[in-house]
Amino acid sequence: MTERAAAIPALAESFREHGYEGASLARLCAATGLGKGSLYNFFPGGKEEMAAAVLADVDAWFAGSVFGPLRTAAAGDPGAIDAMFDAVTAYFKSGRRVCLQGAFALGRERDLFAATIAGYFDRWIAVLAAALHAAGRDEASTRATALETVAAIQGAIVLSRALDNPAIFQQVTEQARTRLAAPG
Amino acid sequence: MTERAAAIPALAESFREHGYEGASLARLCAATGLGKGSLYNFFPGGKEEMAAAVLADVDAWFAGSVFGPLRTAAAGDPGAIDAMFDAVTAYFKSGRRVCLQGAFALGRERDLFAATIAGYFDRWIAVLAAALHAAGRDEASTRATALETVAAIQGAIVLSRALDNPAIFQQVTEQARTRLAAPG
DNA sequence: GTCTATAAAGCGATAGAC
DNA sequence: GTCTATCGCTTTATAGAC
Repeated sequence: MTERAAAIPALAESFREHGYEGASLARLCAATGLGKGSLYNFFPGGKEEMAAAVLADVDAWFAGSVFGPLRTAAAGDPGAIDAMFDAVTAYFKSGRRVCLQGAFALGRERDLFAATIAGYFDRWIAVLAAALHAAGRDEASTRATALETVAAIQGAIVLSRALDNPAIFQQVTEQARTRLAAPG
Repeated sequence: MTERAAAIPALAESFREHGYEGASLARLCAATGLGKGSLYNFFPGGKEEMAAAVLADVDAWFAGSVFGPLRTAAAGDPGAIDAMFDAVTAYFKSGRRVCLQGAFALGRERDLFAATIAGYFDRWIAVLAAALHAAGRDEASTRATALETVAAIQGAIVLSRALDNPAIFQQVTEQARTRLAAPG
């Protein structure tokens, strides 16, 4: 646990607020309180390595705080999916905070981090589908339903930011949530 | 109808492919086949005016080809909503093509074009809600359903690009489409 | 009206003092 | 290990030839 890890949250917020290209080294220095020399000492690969480290950190957080609980609780806890919605609502601050993997997917950065971005969503969809299956859904529709749910969350972020209204994130995700509770 | 209008489609594709910050003037020149002098002659406000013109062009296209038909056909045509899905699927090329307003909403560009971006989604949601109402939905749920549908389309673009799989756009939008056909 | 040349600023990245 | 100074390049924007 070096100081490198301590810089990552500030880097993450910078990438979220300004995007990959918009997060200049000057801004990354300002956000972390470090000089360029220190940043390059921690991340010899420069900006690309900083973004990769941030994506890996997000991945780890979701694995530990969202995917993991969803997987282990899937055996019989019907509240596990509700807990997932609560966790992502808090994480994305009701759409005020952007999903880095989602934002990168829409831009040129996608090509740089294609495997990481795809892996993040693949894992999310897979673990949610497994939880739905464990909750009694028929296996045929679980993946499609999981896909629809993750898409709804991503769309909710886009819409709530576009309309500058966090209530829209709440509204859209609430619909997705109740849809999962009542099997269709 | 000057030559200015002829440049806009090429500018639009550049902004879609590279994002606002990534679409450099060099790239915009290459895409349009015009020199910087010509571009600044058409768009004295520089890159920001080019992006604004592109957003206005997209707005006009949706007004004429999506919102308009949806509004006028709403009176009694049950296929109007299906036509909307077909139109946006073709326009976004099953998620291979990004929604400019959606992509801008996730980045810093949102602040530059906030009113335009919000207006685009506001109109889309309003006209879809009206069509749902005309198709027999109870008024209470139409706006929420329209919101959910537009979010699903935006999320479908994010997911299909993240997983590099246009079939996912089809799958997610197909679910949204059938959900609108069978009132819940 | 369209181009080339250029200005001024910012970029990512590196070197070297300390 | 952290900083400042700087390199080389690209950026947006402008000026001026044609």
